[in-house]
Amino acid sequence: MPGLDFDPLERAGELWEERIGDATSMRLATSIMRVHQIVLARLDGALKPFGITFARYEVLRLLSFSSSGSLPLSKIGERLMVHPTSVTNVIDRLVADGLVDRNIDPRDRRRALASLTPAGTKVLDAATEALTDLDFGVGGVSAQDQRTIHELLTPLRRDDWS
Amino acid sequence: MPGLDFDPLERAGELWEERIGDATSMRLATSIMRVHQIVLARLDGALKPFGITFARYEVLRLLSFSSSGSLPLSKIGERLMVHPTSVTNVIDRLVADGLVDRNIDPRDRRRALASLTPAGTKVLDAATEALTDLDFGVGGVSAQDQRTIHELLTPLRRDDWS
DNA sequence: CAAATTTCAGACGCACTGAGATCT
DNA sequence: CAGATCTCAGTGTGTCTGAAATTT
Repeated sequence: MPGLDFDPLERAGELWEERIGDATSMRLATSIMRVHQIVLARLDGALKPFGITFARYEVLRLLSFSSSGSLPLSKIGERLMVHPTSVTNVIDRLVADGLVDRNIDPRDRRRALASLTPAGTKVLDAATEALTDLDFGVGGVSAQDQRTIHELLTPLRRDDWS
Repeated sequence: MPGLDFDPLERAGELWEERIGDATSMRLATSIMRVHQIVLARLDGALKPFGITFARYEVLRLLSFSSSGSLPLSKIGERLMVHPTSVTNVIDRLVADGLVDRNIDPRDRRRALASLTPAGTKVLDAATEALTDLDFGVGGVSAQDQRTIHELLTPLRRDDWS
């Protein structure tokens, strides 16, 4: 599967330093791009048998975590950092697949409330087991290093909350 | 811009640990997804004035680094880990914008060779300056931590080369 | 002939813009 | 009325599958 006999990112970093200058930030940015692609492919691959993507899995999980069992779409977008039209799109598909119900909030009829169906709960539980079995695609790194990377990455998400 | 007054990923991690179990790998995977989204938006935003995306920038940069000045499309896909049809797609757009030339390799007429045009070189140089000025979108992290994250992430890319 | 390289047609997921509908 | 919430139509980008054309 490799095709290459060297780390292409390392090679790019060396050439960058020869011709342009410090390659530290370029290396990290490119690293993030590639790792994202690899991990997402693993997650989506593991979820394929359940007919969902990782983006949809995150919505199901968020709904299962909500205390009332349902959430307005705007809340979902806020929490998952997803564009309003994308939320509508994802919920549309989950409703079409029978995993989620969509109802108008009787207390504020501008709002649409999404909630898990029994089928959605079943898919969520099975998908969660598949993802944990896969170590969420990051098992190639030790648990300690997983924590370290997560902590060091946190400043890059700093604009997400107050 | 925040909208939230807490780190949504931290909240998800706490709920996960309450209801499911160890959240280490889930935290890292989700972290990678969100950081990728943020960094890519910054890079694409900085490149927008030049009419290119980060994916196209990577192709221009790779061509500028090649010793002969041109590369067969298959080589580009190999190095950047991009699907053959995606390479054709990206090169199509770069050719349409006058940044890249596409020619048949006279020594193996199955191959298509891509090379930078003078306009492509100009855009590449200006784009490189914009990206370095932006610290490739990862300036929120110290240079030392940037190196640490990159090194710790490397095992996840291990299948990319021999 | 088998294998490599590229292209093409079509589908999909997701992000975004801009506009509009509905309700508070 | 202004503002909030959601939907709809359309665009852009990149990914992928499956098939075909060309050349070695």
